[in-house]
Amino acid sequence: MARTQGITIKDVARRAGVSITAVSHALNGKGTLSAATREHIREVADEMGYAADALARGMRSSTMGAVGLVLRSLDALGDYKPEGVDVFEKFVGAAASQALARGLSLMLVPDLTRAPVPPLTFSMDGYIITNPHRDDPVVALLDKRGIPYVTYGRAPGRPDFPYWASEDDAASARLVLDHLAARGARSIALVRGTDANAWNDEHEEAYAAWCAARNMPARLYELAERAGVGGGVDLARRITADGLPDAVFCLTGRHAAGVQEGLIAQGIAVPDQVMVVAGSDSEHSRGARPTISALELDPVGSSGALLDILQALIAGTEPAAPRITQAHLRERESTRRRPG
Amino acid sequence: MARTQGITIKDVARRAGVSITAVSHALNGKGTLSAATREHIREVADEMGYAADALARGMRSSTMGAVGLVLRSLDALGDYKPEGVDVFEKFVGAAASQALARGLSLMLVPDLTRAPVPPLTFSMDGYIITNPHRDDPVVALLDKRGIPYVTYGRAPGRPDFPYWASEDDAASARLVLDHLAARGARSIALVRGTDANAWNDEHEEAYAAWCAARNMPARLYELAERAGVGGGVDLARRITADGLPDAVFCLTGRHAAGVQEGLIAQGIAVPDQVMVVAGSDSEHSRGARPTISALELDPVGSSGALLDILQALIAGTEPAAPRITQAHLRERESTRRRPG
DNA sequence: CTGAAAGCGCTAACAT
DNA sequence: ATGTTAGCGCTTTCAG
Repeated sequence: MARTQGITIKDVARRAGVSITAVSHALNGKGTLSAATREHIREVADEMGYAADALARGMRSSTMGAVGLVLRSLDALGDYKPEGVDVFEKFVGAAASQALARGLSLMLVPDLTRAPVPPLTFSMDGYIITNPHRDDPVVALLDKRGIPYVTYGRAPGRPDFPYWASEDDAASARLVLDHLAARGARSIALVRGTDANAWNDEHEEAYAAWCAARNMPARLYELAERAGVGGGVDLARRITADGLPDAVFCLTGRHAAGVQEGLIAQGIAVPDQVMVVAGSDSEHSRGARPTISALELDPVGSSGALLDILQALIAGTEPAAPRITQAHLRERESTRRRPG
Repeated sequence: MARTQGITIKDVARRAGVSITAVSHALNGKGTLSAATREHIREVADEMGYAADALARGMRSSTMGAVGLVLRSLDALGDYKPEGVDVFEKFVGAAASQALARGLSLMLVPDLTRAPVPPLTFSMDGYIITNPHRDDPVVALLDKRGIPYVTYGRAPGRPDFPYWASEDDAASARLVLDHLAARGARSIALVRGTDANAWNDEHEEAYAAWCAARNMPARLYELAERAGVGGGVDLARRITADGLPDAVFCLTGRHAAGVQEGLIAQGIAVPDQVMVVAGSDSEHSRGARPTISALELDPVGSSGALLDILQALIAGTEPAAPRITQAHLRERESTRRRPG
């Protein structure tokens, strides 16, 4: 196909007894038509079930009504079906429904920089890029082509780029740290990923600041995202070797699950001896025993905000950006101690 | 945007010193050009980084290099982010990567029948529809527009429609039932959903046949997909009231988790008194305690097969269809009894 | 206020 | 073997 079957603007024009220009203007609210003809044309078009062909419309440098979605973090993982990594799948679902609510289609484009690029790639009205990396080639490509884009999480190394939305990572980090401190934690370790994205960087920064303000030594560990649960299990050994902290804050759910598993395997009680928190909720945090407290992100709010910004960008108006959403801490067994 | 920035066929033609037709033909392997010019044109085009504009190409009734994906089951649930329903999200991920591997983009189109329809909707080369219902309006719409489509799971009530792929539901059902029988189950209840799709229907049919062949009474329960875990918990009461079976086979993971929870709440031991199996693996089956044995579908294999069929359909060649994939039973604690 | 006409970039008849 | 040309359906000047 790729072609609309039926009714064209010509058909409507003929039936309404006007020119195709009139139809185009009436339906797009342009030009100078009398209210009467405008109304008449609209009625005829409705009656005929006319819908402008997106391709032809796009040809005339208008818009496609479609935006692309690039899941950078999954590109980095090199796997579009990592077990239990549901943050991105949730985001896809949320973005799709938010896009529909705005009359936009959502096109999944796994990796723009790997050839061959799918044909429609550069015809999209704009792009959402999740968790761009430092010096992200996808970002560079879109910049070069002049295609508008927004990022989920700010683009690292580009402090002036305002078109992003995200949960407030610094606030999220403090939320977790305060929660742990309220439950008696005096020494908290942070386990971040190795991807150079804002998610990792901002949490680390907030953690360092929080520790400094309390004169608490920072204990920072890095663990590759793709190391998964197994990497967490191994890391637990290193953590205990460095001296048992009161709590471990892992930015990913699978690392948290692994670290907890590793701790328990060493006979350490969670939450009694060590508390564990995950920075992003996932099946791993929910399914672990004890269940792991975790930050719940706001994919619906974030993707909605991103689409708002992107639509403004496409329309050429100045968007309110960046937009910040809030994560919530879902308390579970791994931090179930009496506060105070 | 919606418009490619730079290089058009014209530019290539001028630079190569030929007509635009020559370029078009050279690049599409059509017409009658000398091997020399063909080669020359290709080189020039490559050098200039030319890529045909998908829109303009689409206009000439060619193809878009993009297929749509409609997730019917989620439409029915009325919610694109149901907790723990990851079958479809996994399918989306698998389909996206399979599409990319074939040079196709994948467009998510939540519901074709609800207005307003996103503009690009009818410009797609074809569609994948997951789990179509009986008399599905989306199917009817695509038929009417003459847009090719394939279905994940056969279209109920349309036995002659061959363009589908799916795990072998009947085989899956027998796999589960044999597994349970091998562990001593003499009375097995089936809990199916209420959606009129092949998934539910075929499992039920295979179940009935299996029971009949063994002279075992069939105990069939229906539970709405959207009733979720809570519905399963409630159903457990009805099941026990009808007399405790040796095993319960729930087609969805959330129903299985609910039923198991309900049984345990009544003091019934799983798997010792009753075994529980889920027909589709999900977070609920993995996260429950005891963990629930479940069928693992093959989203990569299925979506790959669907795209093969769809591509053939689009190209106008006769595809090998339908294509059957196999589900595997993932044994977990809920059926951990000694076989025999 | 309204409409004729020129393209957008491409493909495919139809010349040459 | 190569080029000319007519559109695909739409938007948008620019004349009436």
